[in-house]
Amino acid sequence: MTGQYVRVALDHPLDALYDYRYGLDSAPAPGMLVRVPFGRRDVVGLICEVNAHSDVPANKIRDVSAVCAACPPLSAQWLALAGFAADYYQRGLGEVALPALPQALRDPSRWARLLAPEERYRLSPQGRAALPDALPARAQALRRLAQALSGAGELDVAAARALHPKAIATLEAWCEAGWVEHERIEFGAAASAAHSAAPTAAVDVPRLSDEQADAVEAIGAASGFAPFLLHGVTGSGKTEVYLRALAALLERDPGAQALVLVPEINLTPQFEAAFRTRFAATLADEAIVTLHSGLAEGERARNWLAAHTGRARIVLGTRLAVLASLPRLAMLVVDEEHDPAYKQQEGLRYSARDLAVWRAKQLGVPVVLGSATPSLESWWQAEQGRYTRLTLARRAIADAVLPTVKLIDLEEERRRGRASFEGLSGPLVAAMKARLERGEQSLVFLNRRGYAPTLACDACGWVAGCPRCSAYVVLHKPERGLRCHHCGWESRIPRSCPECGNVDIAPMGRGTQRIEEALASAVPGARVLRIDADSTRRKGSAQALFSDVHAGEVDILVGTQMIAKGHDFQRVSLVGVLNADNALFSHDFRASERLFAQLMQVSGRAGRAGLAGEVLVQTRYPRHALYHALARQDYVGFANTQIAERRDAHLPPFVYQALLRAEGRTLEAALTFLAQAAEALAAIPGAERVMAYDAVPLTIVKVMNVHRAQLLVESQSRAALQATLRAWQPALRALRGVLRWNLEVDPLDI
DNA sequence: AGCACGCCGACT
DNA sequence: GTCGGCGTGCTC
Repeated sequence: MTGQYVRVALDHPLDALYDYRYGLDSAPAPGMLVRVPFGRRDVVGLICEVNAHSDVPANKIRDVSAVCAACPPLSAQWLALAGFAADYYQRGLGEVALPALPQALRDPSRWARLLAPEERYRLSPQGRAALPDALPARAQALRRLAQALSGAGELDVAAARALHPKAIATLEAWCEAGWVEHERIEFGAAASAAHSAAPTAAVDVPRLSDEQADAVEAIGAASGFAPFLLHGVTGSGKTEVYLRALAALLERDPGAQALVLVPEINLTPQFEAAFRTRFAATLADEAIVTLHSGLAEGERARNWLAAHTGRARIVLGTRLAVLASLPRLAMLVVDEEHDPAYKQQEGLRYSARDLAVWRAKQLGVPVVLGSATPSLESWWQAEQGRYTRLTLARRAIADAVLPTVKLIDLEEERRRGRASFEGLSGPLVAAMKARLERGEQSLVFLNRRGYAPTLACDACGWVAGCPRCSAYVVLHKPERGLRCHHCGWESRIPRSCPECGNVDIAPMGRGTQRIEEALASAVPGARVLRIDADSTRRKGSAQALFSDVHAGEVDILVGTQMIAKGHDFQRVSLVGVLNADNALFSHDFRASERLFAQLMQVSGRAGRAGLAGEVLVQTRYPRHALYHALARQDYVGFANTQIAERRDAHLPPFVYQALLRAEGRTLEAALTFLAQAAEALAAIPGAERVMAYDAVPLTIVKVMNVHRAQLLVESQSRAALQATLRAWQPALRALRGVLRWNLEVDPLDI
């Protein structure tokens, strides 16, 4: 078959490209988006190759129906990134590349609007002389338009329309009169026209500590691929290091782009504000954009395109931003790199942090991974000298000191007969009362939302469970209902035990709601605010709740890990930690790493602005090594112990893992599938270097009436694991009897 | 993934 | 007699 053919990646699970005949006017190129017929429907695909021949039989080949010519093609480097991610995470190229694009771009009907040429109206010399005097004095709207035009010298279509709905017609009339010139700039071409920012008053730039200055200098001096692990305690000014490093980069290379990742959508507003303020004098407003799932489709597409065309110079976003197209990317920053939120938990299960490092390596540019409690993976890289460690050991804010951590031994409290109220120990209550008197704030952290983890019957031992999941349901008191946190199932609180009729059924354990209630009576007069997934969902944004705290309208803040991240609470001088012990004896080998990071982070909330901070941890195991490390605020000691344990136990980062999960109508179906999968694995040549464990049911076996099990596979060699997984796929696809299955590389939760 | 086709149980 | 369940197979 000769002529012109394109090989197109489509968003579907097969690792294959599809050939189409290309007969459109504009020349095809790799990286272009096309609309093609696929089966019975039309889909958007990505051109990966352009060929003169195709091996596909002529009767099967179909035509490309449209090409998105106005959008600059994705670069070969971006295609290589998508290719790497597809390869590494065991997916098809199209399955990675297309979901990485903004949804709006995958809808051909929106191409024209999104990629419209930019139309601008500019005042001509004649117009400058004539307007606005040529206009009738009464024509207010026209005079406003003329004023806007002479003020800025030019107006784009959107700005003109914002002034007056019929502004475009007026401007066209003025064109006729010779007062105004109409300019049409093809999409993406505007990028070269460097926007010069309006000169602004110099921004207030804090002085750097010696440690910060050293870090900034080291990053600036780097050449080629340079991974940095910026290990800085909470409040040590990591953000300032990012800002300075980026400023230096933009000064060296005015066209450069940078990607800054934050773990959570809640953290983007404060970062965005800090970046806009700092770069107000050097960058145009549109040169800083955000990318996260909270944006509306249109805005997300516009921001993505701004990055893609090079107009956006700093892209700030959550994990999905790591796949943005950035043709002039010259530096990457991953803040709180240890945060599990960087791991996508559905679809393509990628680690945004790992992909950020890969991009830096691909492009030969620096990448800064910042954290107070680095992941053990990154820490181990630094220990081996693969990453350059930069340490900020002191808090940057003058007179802010590290908080003192005290452990409250619950066993001892009980032995000595000291009063505790609804899980709040005497010393913690006393400390909160003292803060209330001094007009300072307290923060109470526990990892469980709802009123009580469950409802139980004392008489027969019945515990309220979810009918669709193998999990207990959580009591939510304000709604007077039971809710399953796994599937969302809800029901009313039963009046009596459904098993034995006993009317004395009682809540067991404590959640945020119950603690909120208890605090109100334990600390009379305190204004208590709860922040968790439930309270933020109902009251709209978390932002509004947090601003109440900042405004000092709250004395005690109760919440889950949501309160631990990022926010600088100026008046918080006490942090109380409840119920942390569960994680100490978890089967998940990463549980203590996560707990330590969380507790360090929440401790960092105490005493940020000259207030002496105190952290009180209620525990039954005050002698546990994790708490000792926490009390000393000793990440390094903790990390080195953990690394040694991981090495002895042959756990990551000393071994590479993948997880095959299966969902079946019965547990047996899922387990049978996995057993057959294990057999198929053993039959792959070269699989001796890969070992498969026994298939096991997940901790929560049943969710939404689906039974789940998993098979862990690991190897000392990343290459061997990769090759084996790739070879395994066809066999897996051939297996039947299961509803769904998926393969996850480098799983976090096992 | 979608979306068809195709072959077996309860109903207007 | 059909409607519709989901098992199987294909998409350039």
